[in-house]
Amino acid sequence: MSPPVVTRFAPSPTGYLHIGGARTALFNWLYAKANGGQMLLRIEDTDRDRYSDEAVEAILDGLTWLGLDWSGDAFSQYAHGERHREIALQLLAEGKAYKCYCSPGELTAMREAARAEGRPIRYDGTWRDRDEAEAPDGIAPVIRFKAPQDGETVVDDQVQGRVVYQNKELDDLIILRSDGSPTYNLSVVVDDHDMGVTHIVRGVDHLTNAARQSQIYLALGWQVPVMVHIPLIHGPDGAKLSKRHGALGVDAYRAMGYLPDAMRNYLARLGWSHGDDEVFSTEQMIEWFSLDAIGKAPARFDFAKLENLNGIYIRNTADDELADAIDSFLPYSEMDAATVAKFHAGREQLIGALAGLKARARTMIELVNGAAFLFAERPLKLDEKAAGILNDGGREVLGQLIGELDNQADWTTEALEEKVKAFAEAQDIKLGKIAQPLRAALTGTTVSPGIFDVLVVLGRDESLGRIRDNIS
RNA sequence: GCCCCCAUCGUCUAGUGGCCUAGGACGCCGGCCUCUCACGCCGGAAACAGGGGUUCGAGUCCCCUUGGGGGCGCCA
Repeated sequence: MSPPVVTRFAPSPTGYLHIGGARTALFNWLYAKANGGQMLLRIEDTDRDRYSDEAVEAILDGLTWLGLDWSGDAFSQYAHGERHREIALQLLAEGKAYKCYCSPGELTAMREAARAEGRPIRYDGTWRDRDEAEAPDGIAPVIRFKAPQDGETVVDDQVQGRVVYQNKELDDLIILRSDGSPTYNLSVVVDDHDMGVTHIVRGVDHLTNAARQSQIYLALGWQVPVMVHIPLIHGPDGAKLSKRHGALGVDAYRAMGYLPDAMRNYLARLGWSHGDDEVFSTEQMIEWFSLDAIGKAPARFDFAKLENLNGIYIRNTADDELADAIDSFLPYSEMDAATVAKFHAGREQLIGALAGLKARARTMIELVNGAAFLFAERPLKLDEKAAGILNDGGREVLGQLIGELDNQADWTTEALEEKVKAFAEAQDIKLGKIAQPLRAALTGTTVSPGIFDVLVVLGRDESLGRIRDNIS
């Protein structure tokens, strides 16, 4: 029996949770859930210069919104710096690491020279075997890992397959800075080991790190976790999506009106598939998720498809549940406070209109905008097209119709439809010639749910009032 | 420059040597439905990057070319 699966999502707190990170988190979460294991959360905050509390908040908020929960408290890598330092010193004591007295300037010069001469850009190992007695005065050394120079390092990856690196391609990386603080590659190894992580699921941009980290695991005599390097998400231009290159934070997607469930579904389908299945619940996702169904090629983010999926989710959500979703969305929308209050106060009316509104919205923004006519104050502001219809004979039609509606006691869609159609027939005009002016007066626009549904959901008095407002 | 990875419709993908006349989804185009716009339904155009092998048989295996991506920090 294999040990329980432990995965981890390890973002660096340098900004919001971007879409690539969100998918990495999703895959970690899915794999843990699918195998009865748990996902841990670790904040990679060893670089204090780039750390910010707000970023940590944004990341936790983003994960929570997406419905991706983690076990225990968020683990701070920085808080375990002392442990990392001890390991670095242990490696030094064992002769598996050494002090390097090159200054940052020298290293930069080394890189630039290598680049200029077309040589591989690596640390040349100057201090690897040099006597410490030759150390210059006043320079605090860094500690470098003494990486093997011959042979090869194999990353046996669950997605990428067997990837072989010649050890001569990998230089001696710094594990402890001159100020005594540990660097990423060392900290990751120590933490993953200490946290009992069994599977490392992260983006392929870490593939080379996987090789270097494997060498450290080996030097420490620790077992290397199962490696799973998933392809990256690219922007429309085919380049890696990153914070400084087109990637938006998940909070932006929330503000654009995407539902977390739709988001999860869409993200899961980016790089992973289960036959021809496109729309599936989170439960199914967990049941079906497997590493071998993850592709190796990078995927481009496609808003059109996300939008379509989101529309499907909106339509499939029960009305009262959707009203709840609107409530949670409103604070992130651009609706003013007064309108938001009306949405809350008019919840029942909103639910009554949702059936007709749902089919017409692909995002929560569209949904909310579509519902706005419900809470508009008389006299309604008319958009250009609506005004055009009313001015172009619409008012006259309404003027004739109002008498009929005034006498209408049975205010149901069926009865109203019967009434209006009979009126159209009697007047020998097409239903559309009545429906559009009605829609214009009732909603202030030319687009809305079925006009009889609108009459009903608005109610008799409000409907009659809005119509009267637009009779010349 | 060096190392690594990738390559099926515009996009996401199915495909694991014969079931492929290459399937689905989004998008696009046309039609139906119709009080508007949607939804829904029906139909259509649209891809195995190129070249060599291997094999009775290659989208599927191998090699090369081309194209794309990632990495090469006292960042993570």
